[in-house]
Amino acid sequence: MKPKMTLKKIANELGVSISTVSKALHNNKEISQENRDKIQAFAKLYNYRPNSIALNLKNNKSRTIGIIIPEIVHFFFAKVISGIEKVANSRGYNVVIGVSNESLEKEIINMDLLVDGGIDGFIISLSKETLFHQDYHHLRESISQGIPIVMFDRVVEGLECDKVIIDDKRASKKAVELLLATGCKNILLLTTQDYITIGKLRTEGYLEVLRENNIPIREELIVKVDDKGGMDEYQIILDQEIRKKFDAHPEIDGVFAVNEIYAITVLNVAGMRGLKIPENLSVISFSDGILSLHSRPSLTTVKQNGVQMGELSAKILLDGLETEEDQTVFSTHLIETVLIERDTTKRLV
Amino acid sequence: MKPKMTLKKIANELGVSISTVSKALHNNKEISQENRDKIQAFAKLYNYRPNSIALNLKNNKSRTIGIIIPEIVHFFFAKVISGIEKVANSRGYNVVIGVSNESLEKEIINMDLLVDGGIDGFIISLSKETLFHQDYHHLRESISQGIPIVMFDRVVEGLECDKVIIDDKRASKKAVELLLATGCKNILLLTTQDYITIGKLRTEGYLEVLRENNIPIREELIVKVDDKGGMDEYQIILDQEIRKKFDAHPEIDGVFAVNEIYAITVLNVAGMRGLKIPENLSVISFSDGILSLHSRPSLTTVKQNGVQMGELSAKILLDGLETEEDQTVFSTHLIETVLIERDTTKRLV
DNA sequence: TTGTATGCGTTATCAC
DNA sequence: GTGATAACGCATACAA
Repeated sequence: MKPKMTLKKIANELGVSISTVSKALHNNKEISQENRDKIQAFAKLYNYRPNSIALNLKNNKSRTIGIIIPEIVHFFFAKVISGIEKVANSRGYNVVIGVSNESLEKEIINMDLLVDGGIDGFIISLSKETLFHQDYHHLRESISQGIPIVMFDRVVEGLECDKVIIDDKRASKKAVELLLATGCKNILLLTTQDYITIGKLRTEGYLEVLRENNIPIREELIVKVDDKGGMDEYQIILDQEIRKKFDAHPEIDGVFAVNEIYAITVLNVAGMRGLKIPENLSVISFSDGILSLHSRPSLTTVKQNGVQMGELSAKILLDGLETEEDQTVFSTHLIETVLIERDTTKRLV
Repeated sequence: MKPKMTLKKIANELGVSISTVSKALHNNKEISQENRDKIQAFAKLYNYRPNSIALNLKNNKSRTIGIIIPEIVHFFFAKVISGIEKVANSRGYNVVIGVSNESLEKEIINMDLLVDGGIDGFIISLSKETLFHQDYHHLRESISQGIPIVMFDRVVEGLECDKVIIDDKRASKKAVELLLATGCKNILLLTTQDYITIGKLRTEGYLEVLRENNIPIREELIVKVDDKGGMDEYQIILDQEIRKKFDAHPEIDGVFAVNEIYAITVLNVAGMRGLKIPENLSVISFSDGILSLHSRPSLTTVKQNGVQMGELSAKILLDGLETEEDQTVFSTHLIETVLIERDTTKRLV
């Protein structure tokens, strides 16, 4: 095992002082060209790398940012991470990840762990539990300790931080408008409980389009899926709920689902009862990524640009980190979505 | 913004020395009970947290481990990460992630970045390019600098490190045996190029089972998919290759695919030509996670236990980190897989 | 042109 | 029981 090179060792070897070495390696002109050359050559030979922990201590920053997400085994979040990674690395920052697993408690524990780890700032998407309990003290604390936060996707109002979100309402409106344009009259909405901000916004988009088109809103066509419980259980409940709706309302000719899983489940249920898609039934969903491509028929989706979201979040955080004066004004940044038409909606000619 | 508390500030506020404060906070009995109580109370009140960067500098470790993966937008790797996260966090370690994007160069850059960031050890799955060029100098360097490595999934021989892999060959054999048992006579193998270790092992499993059952090996039923190029292009090539094979060999009655994407593509192609699954055609694939559940018909898969893989890798790395003496003997740990029978294979009665 | 001293926050050793 | 000091690795203001 190679011993680690330090300024001190180089200084000893070469019979000069530590500061001379330090200056030489920074190519400081105070040091004679001769010494600079010699020292630099020596350093390169022994593969000297400055100890970043020591630098961190000096500068009181770590050039590391923390990401807190509810779930890592999830395409959307993985994409966001890859976006963050990309810009962070290109700017010489490291990225640390904490997974809250949708729990407020784990969110807090993870943030503490990262704060103790000397993180410079956070990029975070809140857990369902956090949203549900509306408990944001840990976020306030981080901010008041001078560790800035950028929230994305699952965000809340009233905190001193920037926010990056998809223009959920607008995207949702575009989707429902497409369904109407292709002739759907009775559109089933599959959404989340209202405490999930994005679900709520998407619901609002749906309602607004109906209102704008003077279509009566039928509460019985709105399903707010209860997403408590484990994965398996959840899938079964979802399945049953959808069946029930189709039983009770055979007039349903369109479905707008706020996520892929809901939509795929609809596809399966519809397949079972011999409903032709898109002839008898059109389906659109928001999408994280891959299921919609490989489903049969392939799903028309509102594509969430996770990578872009990550990139922007990181850019905002790092820009803030690298400016001198304290940030006092915060804003909400909207990411545009794209509607990708595939096989579950009729083609408009 | 709350100023950050340090030992020094506490010492000043309370009119004692820094070392007294340090000792008091460690509940050192040298310090009078009275002073201990006072100092601890004060520290708690002002929410003192030791500066871990300073600790890192002193101890020359960071309690942070680095993960290098080829791709984060990938279920299997996401699962591995979640496994690593879980044990690392429970043992008070942070996790930083670098994504090589299947490039040797980015793998090196990322490792350098993390090494400079003061990582204690690596958990890594090699990029395709690294495997292809068989260039492992960066790994050797890390090891020789005293930064241990645990490789998982995509591993190579000849390095001084532990390895965690799925028992690919065995799993592959189980899968092909099931196909034979359900009556398949002409099994198409969809695998990767041989330089991908896991693809190669899975291929070997396939060959071995055929040999054991005295079934002649037909090279024309083995497709080693070329996975160069972007996602879209790749999908198209894959699609065409599979079509061609079905055209040329209508006798194919079983498919063993080394990953989900290959298998789903087979499902789609088969669907197009009206092949009934599993009546006319059985399909099994290795699986990362979610596509197989939601495909129709649902896929019989060899489940790769990514979470378990992550947990074991982390455990091995941390155990090594926390033992005093240098590790000199390294081993390969096999993770058992489970064959999950779903709709693409006939049920055995 | 080079070297010395100081400080970043902590712990450990040793002196009082 | 308490406190001064050195050390971890580095950068830098200042002295020589």
